[in-house]
Amino acid sequence: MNKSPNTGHSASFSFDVSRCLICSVRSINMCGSLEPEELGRLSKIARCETFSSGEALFHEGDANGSVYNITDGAVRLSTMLKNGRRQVIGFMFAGDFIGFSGRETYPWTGESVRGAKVCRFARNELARAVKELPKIEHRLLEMATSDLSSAQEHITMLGQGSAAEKVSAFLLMLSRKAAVRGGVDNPVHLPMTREDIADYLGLAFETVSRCFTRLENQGLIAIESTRVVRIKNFEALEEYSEDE
Amino acid sequence: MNKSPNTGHSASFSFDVSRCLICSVRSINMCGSLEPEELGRLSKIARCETFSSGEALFHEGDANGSVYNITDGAVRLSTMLKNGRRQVIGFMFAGDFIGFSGRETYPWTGESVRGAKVCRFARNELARAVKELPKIEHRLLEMATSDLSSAQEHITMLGQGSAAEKVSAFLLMLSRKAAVRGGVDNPVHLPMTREDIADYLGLAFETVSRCFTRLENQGLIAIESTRVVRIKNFEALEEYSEDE
DNA sequence: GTACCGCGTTGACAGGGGTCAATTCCGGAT
DNA sequence: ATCCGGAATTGACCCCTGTCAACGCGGTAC
Repeated sequence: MNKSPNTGHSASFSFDVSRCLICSVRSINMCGSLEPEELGRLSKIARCETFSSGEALFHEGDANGSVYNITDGAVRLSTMLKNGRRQVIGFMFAGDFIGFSGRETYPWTGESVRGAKVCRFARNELARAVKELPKIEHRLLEMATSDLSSAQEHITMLGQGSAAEKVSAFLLMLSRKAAVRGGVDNPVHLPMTREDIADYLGLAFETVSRCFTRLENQGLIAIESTRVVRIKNFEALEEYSEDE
Repeated sequence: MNKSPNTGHSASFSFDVSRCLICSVRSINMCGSLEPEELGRLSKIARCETFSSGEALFHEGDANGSVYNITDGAVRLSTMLKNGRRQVIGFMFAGDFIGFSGRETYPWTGESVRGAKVCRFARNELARAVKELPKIEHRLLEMATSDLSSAQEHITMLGQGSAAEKVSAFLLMLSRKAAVRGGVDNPVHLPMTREDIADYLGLAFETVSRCFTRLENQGLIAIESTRVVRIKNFEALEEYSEDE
C-alpha cells in the first residue's frame, strides 16, 4: 500500500541565469515576475534536480527545508493516514510551486510520477531573496491563491456526485491544466496510475477502472492506451460531471 | 434546497483606529503585523458591518469587490452545483480572512451563520494600502498558506473513512479551531445546522444526525443540546477519526 | 398559552460502490 | 521474440449510506 521506493539518485547542480532565461515555464511560475537582472539573484540559489520514476523529493515529517519549482514532469503530493489509507492531495505539473506550508515538517510526501525535473531552493535562502525582491512575495501570494482555488475545486469534486461524475471532472481538470501550461488539451495524458487517481478522488481503484470503461462504452471518451484518453464529447462529459 | 434569505439589513460604518486597537482578534488576523501608527492607515478604509442570521455578505458570481476580516460570529462559504446540490467550502470564524480569490467574481457565496460581524475592505483600496505597507502582503501570504492547510485537511476528511469518521474529525476540528481563537475547546459549539455539516462533509443530513446519535450511544460524546456537544473521550474520538 | 414552522431524529428500503478474487493486459528487460 | 511482474480489468457479493417518509422537538410570533 505504501509505495515510496526512493530508488535511484537525483542529479543536482546549480546553474547560471541563462538557463532561467530559456525556462519554458518561467512566465507562469514564481520567477515570472522578475526582470532578467533580478533573475540573476534567484538563479544563484537555485539548484536543478532530476528525479526518476517514483522517487521521493521529500517525505511527510521530514524537516521542511526546501521549496520546489517544477520544470518538467509531474509530482504527486500525498499523506498516509493512521488506518493505512492514502490521500493524494494533488498532482503538481511543470510551472507549479511546491512549498506552501508554514510547518516545521512537510505535511505531505512529494514523489515524482514517471520522472520530474525541479528547481530547488533552500527555504531560508529564498526568504532572504524575497526580502530583497518583494515582487516575489506578491507573485507567491497569487500562486497560493491559485492553489487555494484548486484545493476548493478538489473539495467540490470529492464531496459531490457519483464516482463517474468525479472521474469525468478529473479528466476535464487534467485537460484544462495541460492547456494552461501550453500542452495539448485533448488526448489527455495520464502520468499517474488508476490507484493514484482513486486516492485523489476518494474511490477504490477498481471503481475508477469501471468508470473509465463505462465512459468509453457511453461514447464520451476513447481509451487510446492505458495512459492516454481522448475526450470525444466535451459537452456531454461536462454535463456528466455536473459540478459547479 | 437553496436557502439564502438575505433578509434584514446590515449596519455599515467606518471607524477610527481606537476600535482596531481593542480588536480581540487583531493578533491573529491581517492587521496583526502592523504597528499602531500603521494601523491608522488601514482603519481609514475599513468598514464595520453586522449581518443577521442567514444574511449573505455576497453571492457567488457577484463582482469580487470586497474582502472581509471576520471579527465575531461565523460565515459559511458555499457553492451551488448544476445538479442542485450544495458544497460547503468552509466555515470562517472570528480572526479569519475572506477574499483569497483572484477571479473577477466571487467563486462562492458567503452567508452569516447565526449572525456575524466583519471588517470590510474594498479590494482596490486594500491593494493600495498593501503597496504602502508591504508587511500586510507578507501576513496575507501566511494566512493564505494557513487556509491552504485547512483546505487540505478538508480534502482528507472528505476522501477517507466512514461517515462516523468524518463527523468525528469535524468535531475535533471545531474544537481545535475554537481553542486557537481563544475559546473553550470542550463543549463544542455548533453554530451551523446538521445540513450545513452534511454539505461540508459530503454526506446526507440524515446520516450526520445518525452519526451524532451513534457517537453518543458509544459514549464518545454527549449531546448537551442540538448545538452543543461535549467530547467525553478525546483519544477514542481521535482514534475513531483515524485520519492522518 | 398556543399555534406554527423549521430543524432534527428515526425507520424502511434500495442501490452504489467497497471488498475480495480471478484473469488479462502491457511495458520493460533479457 | 519471449518472459515476467505490476497494473488494469472484470465479476460476485454485501454493506454503508442516500433517499423517501413519518414523527417529534423547540423556539418564535401572536
